[in-house]
Amino acid sequence: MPAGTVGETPLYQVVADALRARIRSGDLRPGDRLPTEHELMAEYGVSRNTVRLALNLLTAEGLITGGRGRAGRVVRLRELITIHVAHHDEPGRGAGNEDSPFIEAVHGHGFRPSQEIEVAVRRAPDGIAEKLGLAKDALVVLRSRLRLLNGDACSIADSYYPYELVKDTPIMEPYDIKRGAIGLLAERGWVQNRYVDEVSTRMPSPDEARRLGLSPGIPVLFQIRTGYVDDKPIRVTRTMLRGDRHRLVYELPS
Amino acid sequence: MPAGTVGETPLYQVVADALRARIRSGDLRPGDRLPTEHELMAEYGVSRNTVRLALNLLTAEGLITGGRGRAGRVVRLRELITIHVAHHDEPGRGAGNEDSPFIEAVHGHGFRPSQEIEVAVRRAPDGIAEKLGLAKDALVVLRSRLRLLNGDACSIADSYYPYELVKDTPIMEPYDIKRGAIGLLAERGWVQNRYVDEVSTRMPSPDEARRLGLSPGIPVLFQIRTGYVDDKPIRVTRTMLRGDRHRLVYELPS
DNA sequence: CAGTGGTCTAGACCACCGT
DNA sequence: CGGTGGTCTAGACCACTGG
Repeated sequence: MPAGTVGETPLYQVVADALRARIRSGDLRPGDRLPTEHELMAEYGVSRNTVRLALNLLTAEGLITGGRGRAGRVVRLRELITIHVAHHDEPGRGAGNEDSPFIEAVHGHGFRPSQEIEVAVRRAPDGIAEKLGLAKDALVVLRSRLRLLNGDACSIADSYYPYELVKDTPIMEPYDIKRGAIGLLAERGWVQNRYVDEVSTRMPSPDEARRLGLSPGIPVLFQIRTGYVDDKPIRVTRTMLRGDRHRLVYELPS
Repeated sequence: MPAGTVGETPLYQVVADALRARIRSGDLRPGDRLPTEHELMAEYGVSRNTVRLALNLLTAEGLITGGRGRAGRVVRLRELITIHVAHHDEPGRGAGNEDSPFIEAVHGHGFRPSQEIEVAVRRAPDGIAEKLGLAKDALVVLRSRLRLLNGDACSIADSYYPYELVKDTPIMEPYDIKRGAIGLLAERGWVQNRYVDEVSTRMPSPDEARRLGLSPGIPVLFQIRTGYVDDKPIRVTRTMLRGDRHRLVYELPS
């Protein structure tokens, strides 16, 4: 039964299912090496291309990694970092220090957090001007923070401010902001008292995957936070998080 | 330059990049048909397998659909439904009628929502007993709601209740609950006053993909909500949402 | 160095679907 | 019916990596 067979399940599905079962059952554990492509060819009596179709499938599901050279393929580990983004006991939490949720999230987990900050002035990109209530081509300040864990990129937070609001403030400088950007704006009379989070997911573009060092099969989690003073938006933060590393937690009163 | 070439970008990447560019630029719009595999072979002078590698890549990125028979492949549409899960003006919103956030979300979008409810009594699955503060093998009631839009599955909400709390209530019946499950529990003295949402994402398992009718390249959004009376958990809802259809919105005071 | 995965070709049969 | 994508094989060369 060689070629385009039948109403049965495709061979590469059979192989993929078998491997998936071995992973789910614990026979193959996170970190373990998978059998070689050659071994799988022999084990299931199929061609290499068919084995590779199966392996590609599992990769796209995020179950295994690719593997170059002698390294072989490995069962992927899924270890989520919890980020508390809202907490009804301390309302200030969600709007506090610029990066405290990030820092707190990894605190005490043996991770060594760091970040790289870039600041730019530009015309508001698509969707941001609208959210900030500005004209389509208005100037905004973009603070881009690449967050690293033990040197590995794991999320990108891009904050946009109306230029007129933050010019001549430390927000324009690519350094940590004492008491956070929100606190700094508060000192200048813009006291944020409300924010809206939009959470969504999709597969990354190749460029986004490259920036986060993402391998195939890992989706990204998007969190877009708009901060308001009453009804005036003063800040939009667009955060892109590796889906295999993050969990957002909202704790709220009913 | 036939086989395993070079330090350049792989051929299938070149083809994928070209198609991606045509999609991003608007040359190919959502709903349009892609060129045939044969046409792409001719256009880029590569073998069919190489063309298919490129197309598989774009599929895994969620940019295009598969396509059988004469139907051809199509550029995918990404249209998000907004679900307001928390709203500081109406704290009751997030905990109100069992399915009001779902119904409200699609209200007035020309969608025709419906749902299929199943109820079962079983031992608490992994992670649920813990969240409910029950013994490992305690009995729970599972209310599973498959939510449909115009007949298409788009999310699955599984609610777990301690059996002792809800036996002999309408929660055990596979019908809509008047005033919602939360309201019903409140009438019986269990007034939920706090909840915690955990949001994460990953690629679906084949079974999950089948249940939601998901094609490759579409991640799922997970929302796990634990409802409390003070510190006693009374309900856990695990919602699995198609990533290409949903956006969760949390509106909060600072 | 030796073995692994990465890339590529040429050719084949079949299931499905619109016309 | 005829063309599309789905599945599969056999064989080839190369790049990368660990020992």
